[in-house]
Amino acid sequence: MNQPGDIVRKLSEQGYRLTPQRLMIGAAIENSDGHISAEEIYAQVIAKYSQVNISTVYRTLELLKRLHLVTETDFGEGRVRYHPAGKGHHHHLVCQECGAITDLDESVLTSLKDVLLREYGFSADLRHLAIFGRCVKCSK
Amino acid sequence: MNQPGDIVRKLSEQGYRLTPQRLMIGAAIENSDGHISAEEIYAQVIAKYSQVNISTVYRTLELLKRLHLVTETDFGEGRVRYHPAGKGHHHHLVCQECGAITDLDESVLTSLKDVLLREYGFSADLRHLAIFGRCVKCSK
DNA sequence: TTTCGTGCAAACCCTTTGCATTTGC
DNA sequence: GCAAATGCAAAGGGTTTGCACGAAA
Repeated sequence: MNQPGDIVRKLSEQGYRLTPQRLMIGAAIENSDGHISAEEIYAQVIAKYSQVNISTVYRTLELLKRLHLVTETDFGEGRVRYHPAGKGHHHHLVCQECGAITDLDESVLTSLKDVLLREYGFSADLRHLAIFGRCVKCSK
Repeated sequence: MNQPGDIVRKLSEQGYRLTPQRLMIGAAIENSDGHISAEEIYAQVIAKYSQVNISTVYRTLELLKRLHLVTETDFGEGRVRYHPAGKGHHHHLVCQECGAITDLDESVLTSLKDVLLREYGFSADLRHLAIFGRCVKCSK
């Protein structure tokens, strides 16, 4: 499991420069309760540091993805949300009616992952999967 | 199970006007081998009918979604693909490395669907789910 | 005839890119 | 000092919208 500051530490270990922008973006992702969008990271950094460009946010996210330090999840909102890779995986039940998002433990999908690997030779990347449908309330 | 021309028939049953554009768009979706994008529908209609606007395609797709006559699947390409709702469901294993798409029988996911319903009261909409990961070839 | 649907053009949103400037190491 | 990173502004792709015209019922 990763620690706070992990993103920044690994960046530096791998020879990437520790700019103030990267420090702030890394912190924003790690301090977010779970899933943060590029626009939200940008707003958060601007509020404290007042000097960063949205393109830098996207470029940093690109880098962090490549280094497997963040994962993305598409909740079908027309934008992607980011999550620190070390914070444990979980999945999401997204209600298409009321928008409610329920967390789902990783274990629920392990048997699916196994079947796909065994029968199709396919190693599914099931970190932060979003499953759409209707929640209890909206099913009535 | 639906028949060819089903989309158009249901539109008319529900009091929507049968314009040439809607006829052509409905046919394009029903004749597509599986998953067709808005842009592809547009190109196909233009080729035969030479009179349709991309915004009409989007407005029609919006309508067909609302009436549950088509479903959409996101293959992570930055655009959504459409499928006639009546043509039977199947799922897709999308390789993030080589882009290969393998079809997956609906039955593989029925147990997942059951668990979600039983334990979370969540009725998952698992028609045309796309699961990302790595195919056999790219896993080596 | 009257309401619904379309074409057109512009706007929208999120994301990416080229290039000159700045900055970490 | 020099490569790497940033800011800026513009472009890109897919999708949506306002409004006047045209056509289905």
